[in-house]
Amino acid sequence: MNTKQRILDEALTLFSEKGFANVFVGEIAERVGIKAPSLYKHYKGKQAIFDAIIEEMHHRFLEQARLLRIRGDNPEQDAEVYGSLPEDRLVRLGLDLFGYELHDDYTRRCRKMLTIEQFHNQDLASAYMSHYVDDPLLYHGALLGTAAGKGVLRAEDVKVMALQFYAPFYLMLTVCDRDPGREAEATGILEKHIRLFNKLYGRSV
Amino acid sequence: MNTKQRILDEALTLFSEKGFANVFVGEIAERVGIKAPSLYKHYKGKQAIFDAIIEEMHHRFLEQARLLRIRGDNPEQDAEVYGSLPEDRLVRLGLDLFGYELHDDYTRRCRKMLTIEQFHNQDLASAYMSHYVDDPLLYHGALLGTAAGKGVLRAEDVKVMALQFYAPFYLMLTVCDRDPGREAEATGILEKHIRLFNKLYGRSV
DNA sequence: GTCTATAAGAAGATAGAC
DNA sequence: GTCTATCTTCTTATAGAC
Repeated sequence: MNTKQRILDEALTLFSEKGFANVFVGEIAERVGIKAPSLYKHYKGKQAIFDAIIEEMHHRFLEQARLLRIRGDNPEQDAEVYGSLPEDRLVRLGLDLFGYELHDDYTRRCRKMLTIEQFHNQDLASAYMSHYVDDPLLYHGALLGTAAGKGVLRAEDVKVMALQFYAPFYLMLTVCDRDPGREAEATGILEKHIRLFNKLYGRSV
Repeated sequence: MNTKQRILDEALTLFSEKGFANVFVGEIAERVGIKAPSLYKHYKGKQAIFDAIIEEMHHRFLEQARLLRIRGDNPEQDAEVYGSLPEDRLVRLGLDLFGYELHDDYTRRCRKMLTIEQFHNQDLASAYMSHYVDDPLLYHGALLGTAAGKGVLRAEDVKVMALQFYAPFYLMLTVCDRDPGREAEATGILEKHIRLFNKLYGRSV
């Protein structure tokens, strides 16, 4: 990894732990293994580093949204894909996504940084909301809606179901971000949540 | 309100909007209507102001926890109170608590400040977790457990039910903190959530 | 591209008059 | 208790040699 990229990497780590205002340029430089003035050959200043991080994050989030097939080029085709998923995979999907969000280093650091900085900048607040609330609700809404079968549920109910399915993941994610020692507890209760949810909303609706 | 208290009040507002590091002593003083040096007659420094805010918050949170009858002196008596609640009140309880959390000025500012500062200080992270995750889960667990009747559900299920009931409130609270314009949407979907939850878990279990 | 030296400025805190 | 003036420290950023 080149110096320019390493600066972004170390800065993201520091920003996610202490927040933008509490990180000093010299601190970033030290972790990269250079002196502060050298850093200015790569970026115009501290703000420019932050902006570069946010830009990269936007790209990655967009990429991820595409992988989830939300906001893809062809929503109708996406719906067919959801419908073809075996029901069992739906059960595991939640825990897999949870594990990814929790363990992927880049994702985890971005989420913590957004949590700290979201009130400074409307753009960051929107990014947080899209990625951790609205996109997942759309995604699970599409999955649940298609899995339950057309016409079985009203459109409104799909939104409520998506909220009921996803919100526990969101809550336990915030728990584990603050106290990683509670991950086992989190996955345990989320497993029960998924099973109970499936029992209540099973095909017998 | 005396000057000493007004300092805390204005400081809390600023800390909740910008975070501790981005608020300057002169800024707090200006809002109070004095000059920065005068402020040092009331508090030793910026950190002392923050500490005083946190101390007051802890007191209020403890008070609130008592009102919720969680961690009261007599858990057995509390359980009886829960059991005597008409089922209809359970339905409204959620929306009332949601409205309180959202509209009470002190609560809202504390929550936003904790959100920003939680990763700097383990004590703040714990306060956030207790007040916005663990206490509500205990509270709703006790309510739901008692309402469902002794022996009808296993103890584990009560924890999952509490999570499924409360998590949507938590998620929509974070939404409204970032974008107050979405409050109508939030209360709308939470109403549906409560009705659907009651239908699924109704006494016919 | 990296360094040392240093400028420039911001912000917390104090001194001492009133 | 409040003010003006000032000190001190910390941090960003630049200059210029290598």
